Amino acid sequence: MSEDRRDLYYHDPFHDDQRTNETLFSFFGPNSTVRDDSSPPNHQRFDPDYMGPTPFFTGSTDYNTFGYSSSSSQQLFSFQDDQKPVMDTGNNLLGVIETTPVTPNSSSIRSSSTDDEHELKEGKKENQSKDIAENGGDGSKKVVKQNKKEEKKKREPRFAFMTKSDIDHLEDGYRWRKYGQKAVKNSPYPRSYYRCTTQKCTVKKRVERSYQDPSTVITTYEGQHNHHLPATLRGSVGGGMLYPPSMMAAQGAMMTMTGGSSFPHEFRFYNSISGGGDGSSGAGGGGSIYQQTSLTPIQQLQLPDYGLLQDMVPSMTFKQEP
DNA sequence: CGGCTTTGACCAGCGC
DNA sequence: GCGCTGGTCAAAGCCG
Repeated sequence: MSEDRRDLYYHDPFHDDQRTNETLFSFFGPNSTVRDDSSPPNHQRFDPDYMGPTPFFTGSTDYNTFGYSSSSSQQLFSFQDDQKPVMDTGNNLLGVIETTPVTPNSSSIRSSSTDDEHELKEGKKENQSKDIAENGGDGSKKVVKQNKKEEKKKREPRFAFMTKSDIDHLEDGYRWRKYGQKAVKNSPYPRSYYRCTTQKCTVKKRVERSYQDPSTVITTYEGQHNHHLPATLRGSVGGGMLYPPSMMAAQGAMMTMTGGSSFPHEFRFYNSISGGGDGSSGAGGGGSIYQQTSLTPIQQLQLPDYGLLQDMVPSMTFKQEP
C-alpha cells in the first residue's frame, strides 16, 4: 500500500469543523432537508413485512431508513464506484449524517478512497480458490490467471460507512462470520474481516477503527445480499428493533451505486434510546426503542466531478457548491 | 455439537 | 527480484 493511498484515506481531517454546513448533500434529495417526523406513511419500513422479499442491499425499496443500535450518534458514509480506477478518489462520495443528539462539533467528513485494489485481490483470490477447487485442486494456472484478469474488472459495489461508536461490530440485521483480522499499518487498531454467513451470499465487510479518531468505526460493505434478513433477526425487527445505520445506509448506497431502483430521497434515522442499555444488542434484546430523528446533511467533500457522479447515480441530483 | 472467533500461515499485488 | 502490506484460509479453540 502506498503512502499516497493512505493519505487519500486519511487526509481529510475527520474533525474538520470548519467546513461549511451549507453544502448540499444531495443524497437526501433535491431539497436535501432530511426528513423528520413528518414522514410519509412508509416510515415504518422497519416492519419486516414491509421489507418483504427485498433485503437490504438489493436495491428494490424506494428509499432508505436508518436504524441505529449503538450509542453513537453520527455516521459518515461514502459511496464508491467500483468501476473506476482505484486511485480515482473523485468517485468517492462522502457525507456525514448527524443526528440531533450528536454534538455539533463532531461533524466531520473525510475522503474515503479505501482500498479498491484490495477488493480486487479478494475477488481474484476467491475466484482463484474456486477455480482451483473446481479444477480438481491443481487446475491450470493459466486458467486461473485468465480468470484473475477477468475478475479484475468485476468489482462488487462497496460502501464505506463511518460511525461514531464504542462498538466495533455494529449490529445490522445480518449475520456475519469473522474470517480474519489484520493489523493495519500505522494504526494501533486491527481491521476485522467479516463475511455474511448466509450460504451463497458473498457480501463482506471490513471493520476497523480510525486511528485518528478511535471513537470512529469504519465499516466497509462489499457486495449485495442476495437473501432476506435472517429470520430470527427479522423477528426482532418487528419487535421494535432497528437496524443500525450501517446496514440501512449501505442499502441505500448499494441501491444507488448499482443503479438499482429509485434512490431514497430521504434518509430517516432511528436513534436508539434504549433504556440504559449498552445499545449494542440491537438485534437481540428487542428492548430498545427507536426514536425517529431528523438528519441534517452536513457537507459533502471531494466531489470533483459532479457530472461523473450524476452518471453514476442518475437517480440522484448532485449540486455543486459555488 | 454446531457456529463462531482467534490466529498464524499463505498468497498476491504493488512499489522500489 | 525483494520486501511490504492487505486479504484470505484453515486449524484450533471457545462457547452456548
